Amino acid sequence: MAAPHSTMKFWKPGAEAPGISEERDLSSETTGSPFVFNPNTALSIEKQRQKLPVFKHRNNILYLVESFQTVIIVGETGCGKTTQIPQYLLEAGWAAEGKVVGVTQPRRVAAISVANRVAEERGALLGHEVGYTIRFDDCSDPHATRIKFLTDGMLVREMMADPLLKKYSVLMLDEAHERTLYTDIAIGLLKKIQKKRRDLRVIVASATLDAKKFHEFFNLNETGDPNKDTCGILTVEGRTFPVDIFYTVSPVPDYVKATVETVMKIHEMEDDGDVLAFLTGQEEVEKVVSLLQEQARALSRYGMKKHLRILPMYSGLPYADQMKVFERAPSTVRKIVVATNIAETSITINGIMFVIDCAFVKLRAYNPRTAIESLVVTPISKASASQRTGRAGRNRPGKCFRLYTEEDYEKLPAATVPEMQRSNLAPVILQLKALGIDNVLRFSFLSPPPAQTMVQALELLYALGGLDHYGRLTDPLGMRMAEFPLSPMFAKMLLESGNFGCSKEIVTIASMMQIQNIFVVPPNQKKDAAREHRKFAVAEGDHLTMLNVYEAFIKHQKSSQWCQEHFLNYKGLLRAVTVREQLRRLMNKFKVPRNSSEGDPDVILKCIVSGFFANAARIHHSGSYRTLRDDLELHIHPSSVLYGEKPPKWVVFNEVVQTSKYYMRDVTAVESSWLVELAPHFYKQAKHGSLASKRSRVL
DNA sequence: TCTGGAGTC
Repeated sequence: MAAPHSTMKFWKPGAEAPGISEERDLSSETTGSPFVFNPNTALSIEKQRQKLPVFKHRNNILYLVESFQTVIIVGETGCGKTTQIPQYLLEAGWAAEGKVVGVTQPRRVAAISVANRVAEERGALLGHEVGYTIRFDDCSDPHATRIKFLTDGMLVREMMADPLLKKYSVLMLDEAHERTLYTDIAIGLLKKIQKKRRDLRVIVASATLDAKKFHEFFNLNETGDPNKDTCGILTVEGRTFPVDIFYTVSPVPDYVKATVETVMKIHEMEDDGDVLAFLTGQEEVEKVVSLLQEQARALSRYGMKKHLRILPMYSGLPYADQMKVFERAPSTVRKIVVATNIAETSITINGIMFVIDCAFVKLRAYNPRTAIESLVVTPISKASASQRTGRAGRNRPGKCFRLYTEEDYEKLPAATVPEMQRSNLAPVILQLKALGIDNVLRFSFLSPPPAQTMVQALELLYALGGLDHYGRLTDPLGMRMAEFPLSPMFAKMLLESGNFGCSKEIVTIASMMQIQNIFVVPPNQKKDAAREHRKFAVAEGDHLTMLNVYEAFIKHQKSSQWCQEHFLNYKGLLRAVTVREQLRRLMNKFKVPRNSSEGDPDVILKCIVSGFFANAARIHHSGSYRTLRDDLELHIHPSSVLYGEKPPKWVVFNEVVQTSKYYMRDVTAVESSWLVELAPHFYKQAKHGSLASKRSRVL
């Protein structure tokens, strides 16, 4: 028996997926077509532009932008808003007299690909009339660029140099419904700028659900007379295909197993078409991939006519493996992509006809009491479920199998909580202060974060010396900290490193800590990888270990071959080199002396403490650790070089991840006396020699 | 003591 016995039972409610349009005109699909310039193609591009749903609304959009300070555009998937609206504005003269039309994106990859597309459509070379600006990559010309795509984080940076954003006539915030941290910061700041610059136009592109909230936020009309509104709304229909939704008849006890069963059932019962399954993390993805591979081998032994190609997809996967999901499979092969949330919005895979949705996602969560940011598996929102479903209808009609009952779907929250309300706010407040927002508690947040998170962040910034007693940014320390594209703790550590005499080493350590997964562990070579990684490990902990890895990488001429032999992430290390250069430039700007500890580890460790003293823990007789601040139980993360070694008495760490327990990541052994010496305002030495936090405990 | 989600300045 080739096909497995399946116990999964689905049913399909009568109604169709909400918000999915009936339109199905494949001839004018514009995504991903390679462009070769000749007059005929130019003509056909013009025709294609006119076929996009947004084209019908061109004059209306221009009228609204003319009449209102802010326009909310509800643009459904595939309507063409991102590529077309900036061009309409350009054609209507909004980029005359040296002004720029700016379009922000939450993600780098989106900013680049959309800029490419628009440059193609205009027959222009990227970086001239149409350009983009993201960290480490400025492909724009200050004199020639009229349409500029940029990440929303980059826009916030630009405000530091130009608080009124004078060069922009229009700013379009794309994908605003995603409510990323920087989109929300940009939104609050733009509202403030609009009060001073009546000529600045803001376009907010959002999904249906949030349009009203954005409208209320941006509408400055307080008269109650709708004729005096300063904000307008327009809806543009999308172009996607209907997707049939199926729910399980009863709740699923194990969605990993259920995913495997559902894939096999689709393969057995359904027509051709690729499958996309959503899971929460790397471990689950790899498990499903290996279970499916077993089944696929069994199938091919029994000579099933169609083969399965099973591909994992998550951000930690090496780049070359990620690219495999975009390769088109031959007609004899069914492609199964097993992905994390990366496939929900960030990437589009052609040919997907079936989606399997487990109803969960891993999200950032923040606890202001313990100051711990963690990753937690959370039920998705209805908006997220609809987004996942839509992935099956990008090219043709599809089917979505939800591994939950319709009743459970109804219980899901409508939207995901904005990141602003579940993040550590220390970096946000530092930047707002640097942008001249003195009273951050009264800042116009689209969704205000919890007050306790604010207070906790202000306390930390004060302890780091970035804010003074009155909550004002200190000069120069606080102002310089704000200029670093890093968390305030890292910024403090870097700015202090010259005084400790180890700026060369600290800038390397800070750069390495920005890269995830420097150590590569292939599932089938765990032992070999561990053996190679141990060669870099030092007893002091992860920071000095990473310093060793970086220096060895440079010593071996940044060789990719060498990285492969030692199970190191080559692309990640190259990125560390780039990050290091950027940080070095900033340190030069602030005249941080270039010096080296010349092999003395203690000065490096002390410098780390000067930034990370708030993240200190001591060993507990149970063998685990307790934070000094809140007496919270912590464990060393299994990825740390200190894991399984003799535990040091005192440690500092960069971050905590919460899975089955609270785990410290990037851990380094320190002396307790350093904590008192370097953070006397934070810790005091008790009579019997133990350390205590000065801060009164909030219970 | 047994494991990191997606992004970004």
